Amino acid sequence: MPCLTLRHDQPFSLDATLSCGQVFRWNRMDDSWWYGVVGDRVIRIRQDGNRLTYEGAPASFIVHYFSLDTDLVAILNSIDTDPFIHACIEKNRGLRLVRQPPWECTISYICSTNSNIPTIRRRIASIAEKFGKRIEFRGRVYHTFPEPSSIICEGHSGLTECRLGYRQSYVFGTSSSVTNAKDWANAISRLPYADARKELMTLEGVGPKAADCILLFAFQKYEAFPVDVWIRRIMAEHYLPELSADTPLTNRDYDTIHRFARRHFGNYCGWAQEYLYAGRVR
DNA sequence: GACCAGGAAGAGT
DNA sequence: ACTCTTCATGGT
Repeated sequence: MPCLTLRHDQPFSLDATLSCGQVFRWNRMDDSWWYGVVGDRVIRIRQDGNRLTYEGAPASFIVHYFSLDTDLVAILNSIDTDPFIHACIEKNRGLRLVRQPPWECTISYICSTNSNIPTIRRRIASIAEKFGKRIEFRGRVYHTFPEPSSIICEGHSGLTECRLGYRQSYVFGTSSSVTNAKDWANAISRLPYADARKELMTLEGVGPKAADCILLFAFQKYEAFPVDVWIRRIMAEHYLPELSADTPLTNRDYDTIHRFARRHFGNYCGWAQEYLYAGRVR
């Protein structure tokens, strides 16, 4: 079985990385192996200390997907600007942002609005099962995440059994407008953060928060700082006490939080966001 | 049953 | 440019 030895000066935690809520298609089995579908591959991976054992993809793929080529120590040093974020970093040290496939990530966060994580996971799985390609791996069946043309192949009502609620028409609309996912993703990735964000927000069902998640998790725009109810709560409690945490989040407040985070945590504030989110109390 | 969840769109100001 | 309302589903 292929394996990969991690540098001791570059921390990585597979568990923190896959259970922090940035991905929806990974499962940890009882024997501490993780199984996930990425692109057209099924990957099986586990960590024992500084050793990663895996199958389903070449080493280069693993390194790229988990951002193992990124200098995490330097990033953590740059965002470690106060005692609270310091505690969050210590709690989940080794958490890395992964590089998600952009199209799947986009639909995932369209499906995420006003929902909890188990529900989001079921929706993504349901879309993949219905429209994706079947893959067998170690005697079990998995599915790739479908292209836009596959998602719309049965018309609007084809999505009904995926139980997306009011997000159904967003998924259908966005899948209709993005005809070629690869070209679309290439075009977005060439844009600077602000322009890419505007472009993403032209898609149905993609607002400021979903756009920031997509930019952070799929396009490596690390200056994004997604603000959901948890982050808003944390920021109001620890950094911006003048913000109230229980009225609806306005665009103004969103912007205030983002600007503060960018100034306080720096250009890698997106990584700070993920450490804050991972440290949330449920 | 009430309340909440990695919010966004549309209508009305 | 700001509120306010509504949206469908499932977890707790």
